[in-house]
Amino acid sequence: MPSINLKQLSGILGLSPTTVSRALNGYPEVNEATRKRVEDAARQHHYIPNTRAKSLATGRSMAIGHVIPVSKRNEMVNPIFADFIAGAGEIYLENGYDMMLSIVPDDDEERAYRQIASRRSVDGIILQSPVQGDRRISLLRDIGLPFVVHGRSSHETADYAWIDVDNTRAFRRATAHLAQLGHERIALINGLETMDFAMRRRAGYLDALASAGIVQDPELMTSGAMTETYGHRTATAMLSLPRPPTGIVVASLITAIGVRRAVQERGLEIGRDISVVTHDDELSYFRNDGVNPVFTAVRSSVRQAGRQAALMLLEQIRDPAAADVRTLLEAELVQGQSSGPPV
Amino acid sequence: MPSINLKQLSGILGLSPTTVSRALNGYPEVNEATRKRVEDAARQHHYIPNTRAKSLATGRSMAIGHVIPVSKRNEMVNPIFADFIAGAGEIYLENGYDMMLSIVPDDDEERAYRQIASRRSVDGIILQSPVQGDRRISLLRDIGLPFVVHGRSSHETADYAWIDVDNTRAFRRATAHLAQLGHERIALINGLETMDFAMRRRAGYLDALASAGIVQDPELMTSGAMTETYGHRTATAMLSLPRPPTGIVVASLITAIGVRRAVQERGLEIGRDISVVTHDDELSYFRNDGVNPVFTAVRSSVRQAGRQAALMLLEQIRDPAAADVRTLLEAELVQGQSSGPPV
DNA sequence: GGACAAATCCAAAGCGCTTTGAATGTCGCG
DNA sequence: CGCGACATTCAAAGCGCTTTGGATTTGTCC
Repeated sequence: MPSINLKQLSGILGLSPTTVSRALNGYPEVNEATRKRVEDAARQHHYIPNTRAKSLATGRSMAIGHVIPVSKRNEMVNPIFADFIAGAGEIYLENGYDMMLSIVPDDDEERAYRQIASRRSVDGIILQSPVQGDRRISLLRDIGLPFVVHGRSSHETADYAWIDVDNTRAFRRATAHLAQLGHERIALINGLETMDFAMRRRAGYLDALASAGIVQDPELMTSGAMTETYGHRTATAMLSLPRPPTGIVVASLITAIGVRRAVQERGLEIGRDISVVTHDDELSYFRNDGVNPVFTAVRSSVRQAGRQAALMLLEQIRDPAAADVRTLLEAELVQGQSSGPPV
Repeated sequence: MPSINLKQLSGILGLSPTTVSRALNGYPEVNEATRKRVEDAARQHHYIPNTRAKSLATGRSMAIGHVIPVSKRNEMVNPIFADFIAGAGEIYLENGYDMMLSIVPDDDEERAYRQIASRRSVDGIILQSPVQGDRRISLLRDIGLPFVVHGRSSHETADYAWIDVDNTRAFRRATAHLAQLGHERIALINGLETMDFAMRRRAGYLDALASAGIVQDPELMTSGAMTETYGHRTATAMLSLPRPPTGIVVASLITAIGVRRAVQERGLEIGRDISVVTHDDELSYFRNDGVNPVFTAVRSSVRQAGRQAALMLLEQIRDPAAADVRTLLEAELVQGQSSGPPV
């Protein structure tokens, strides 16, 4: 059932493959009447060009690579990828690009990138969740494949294109919000601090504490993969400290749900007995919106980030001069039911 | 920085492209000493074959297509896809396959499949979340591209390969569990009943009600996209019925979390005032495990399903005779803290 | 020693498309 | 009427790889 190919179609039309190809690809040097005839025949015979041949001939593969690392130890895949990819995918669809997804154990990422790059099966790569001084960035630049990083990598001196939320600012705000309400014992339940964004968030948190004249307390700061269980576990531990926190800044809505569970198990109520401000990536299956959202949050759509990242990459492919464009997104602070003055 | 190609490599070695190609692909008609020499040179010069050329020549693209539909109206992407894809991706990685992901508006799926198929950029397709009498199935068979369905489609007479959880049985069990505890007002908060799996779950639920001699009540049955908000909204509505349910069967852990929120807002406690049994796909960021899980659940790993589906598809590509293999997975009932006798 | 088979290697065609360079046809105009 | 300028179309080469159909060399056996 494979559809017909260019040669067959040109045979049917009594034209050369050259002309048919040109007619279909919108080149000017072809009679409009002929073009029309070709287009009709193509539609009628369900002609669809073979992508592989096309990309071999043009050198462009019309595909973008996304590598999503999976933790070797605990096999987890971050749910934010789903929404990020959905956003990027929309853009690819509009622009005729495919998306190649590689699931790669996190200890083997470098080899994976090298492979993808030299097999030339994609025209560009989106790099996710960089760590500090991420080696993949210089690797990709050396390889010479267009790429856009979702997030930034500190200690990386050279230029590269990235899109990121202003995480420092977001967490400064979140923390300041609690401080302004009068909280003095403010905890941070952060993401994995090997990730660059988590470091920035921590910096924002510490900033705000300092501005408020609050001394940081290591017991009130944790780092871990942002699961529900993690939120529950650490919140439970913090609540049984001699001097428990009265406010908590959390790195993900999912983790915040774990925190809520822990709080409720203690018979306490969020927003009254203890305040929570969380980061909210606006995951499609976890909405924290409406007039009075459940959680007070710093909010930034990861899906929108995916869209933007894809646009930046396509632009860079079109025009290599756009190789070091940056986009900094702002997270907006939305007041919800989970924060109030300390008791 | 594009890595060298076959011709260049063969030039360096003083061999013909033919021999180099054969040496690298393990054909027998090449001297072992030569093969060794070729392999060493390939490694040394970082030779990696161009996938596009290779697949054009062989006719196999070494890639599998996944289409993930995105609801046009509400832009949602089901989080279970992330884990399913992670599972499938592992298998592809082990077997040298790539994964091509297409994000497609759900109203345009058919065209998308047709395109993917005739562009020949994948060797097989995984079909997700079929509806009743899904047209994509016969479409794919007509096209003649190997495929495996995740889920089943009722009213589809012809044979096709699928992998599915025994949803009917799972929900029969979940419901029977509540009935045995003495519940008589048992609600069902189901997934979208346009989906085939949701219909099966409903059938299981009704089965169990009938066996227990309980009359079904339309007010206690809802259908919708399995978000947290949906769980909260419908549970809230049900709890304010004149005769509210004492037990609820829920289609997803995420939705169950919304149900819990609703219950708690009423000042009630799950497992004591009201029982909940949920389906649990074992999403990596939402674990419901441990000795005494938060929710009583029928549990079945969607990630494992992804692995199996991929294996089935690769097998089918290898051997077309395996075109109608089926796999039925069992969901196990685990007792958690969310169910008990009615008050 | 010569015939025949096995072991190695290679030249060339081909996968389906794009693109360069040229050929052919048309038209206007001096 | 003949020539340059366009407008159209085409033949053929090439993208990087595999694979068919020989060549050439080596080994075996009577």
